[in-house]
Amino acid sequence: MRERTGTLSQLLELVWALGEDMSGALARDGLTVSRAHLLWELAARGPVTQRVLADAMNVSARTITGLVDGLAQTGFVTREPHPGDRRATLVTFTAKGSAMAESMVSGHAQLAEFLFAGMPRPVYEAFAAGLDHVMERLAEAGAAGKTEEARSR
Amino acid sequence: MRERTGTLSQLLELVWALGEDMSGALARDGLTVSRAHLLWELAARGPVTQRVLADAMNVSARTITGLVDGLAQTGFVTREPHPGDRRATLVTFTAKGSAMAESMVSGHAQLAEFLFAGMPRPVYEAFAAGLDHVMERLAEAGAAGKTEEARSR
DNA sequence: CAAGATAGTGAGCCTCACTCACTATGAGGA
DNA sequence: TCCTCATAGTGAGTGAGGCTCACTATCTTG
Repeated sequence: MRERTGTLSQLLELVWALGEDMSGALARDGLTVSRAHLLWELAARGPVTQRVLADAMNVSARTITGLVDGLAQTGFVTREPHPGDRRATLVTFTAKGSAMAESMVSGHAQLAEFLFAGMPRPVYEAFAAGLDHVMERLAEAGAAGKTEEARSR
Repeated sequence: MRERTGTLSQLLELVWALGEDMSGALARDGLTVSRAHLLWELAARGPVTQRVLADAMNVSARTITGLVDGLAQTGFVTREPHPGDRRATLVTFTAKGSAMAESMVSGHAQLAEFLFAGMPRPVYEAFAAGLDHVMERLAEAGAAGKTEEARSR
């Protein structure tokens, strides 16, 4: 039986490899991870204010301003006036932006197919169950984590 | 059966959650992910030159200079002269640094225990196998991706 | 010994986070 | 109505972590 620490290491390796793969692919499209994340959220919500994006992405309003600046300059989104609230702007896809969002969605699906292709059904099922388990444990740790400072000392 | 795209999403969620957890824990110790990574590599290799760290971490030499600056300033490492090559410096743990490295190792083991605790043996085995599978597929994609990238330039 | 490789760093640039201070606007209560 | 407080967004400034390019000091090798 493989050691648990080894499995965790492998999981972390996967985290890294996945990150590399994604940021590489995004860079080819002239995007960064954060900007892609914004497009992703935007695709899921339709035109929204920057405030909404900030909350969705768990990031400060100022950071959204910067990301939208970049995405607007590279032609993925535009800022449109909010009808009924002159303080707010609606972040809106350009044609290029929505094409990119669609391609991200299909890329996601293709990556999933590719990664799990040829994985025996029972292994897949257990893998998914294992993910559930780990996520749950992690959520617990997060909740308890505030008192759990002792672990790292 | 869960959809593959859903499982991929969950995997990405896990990536994110794991990253949050780790960077939070590290911040409590006055470290960042990159600096901790450097300490980790240093622990695995003993005193080495910055060049070696740059290669190990897949990062430019300049970046290592910055990370070592930070770690030296916060008292985790020192720069020692290399006996036999006066161009080079040996990055070396302070007492604080090696204590931290040890605590990172044991923290890693404890986290592994915690995450997999209560996972039925067969699920664990399949989970590990699934990780293998995904890593392999990703490696393939990476290998193929590089040629693709080269072509598009 | 002259040439070329290598180790490290200064300078300068980018992205992505943050906070703080500020403007403009919206909304609600007296 | 008008005054107050809340909210949306941005300018300014900071810090970490990447990068390249140019440069010094030092090996290494022909």
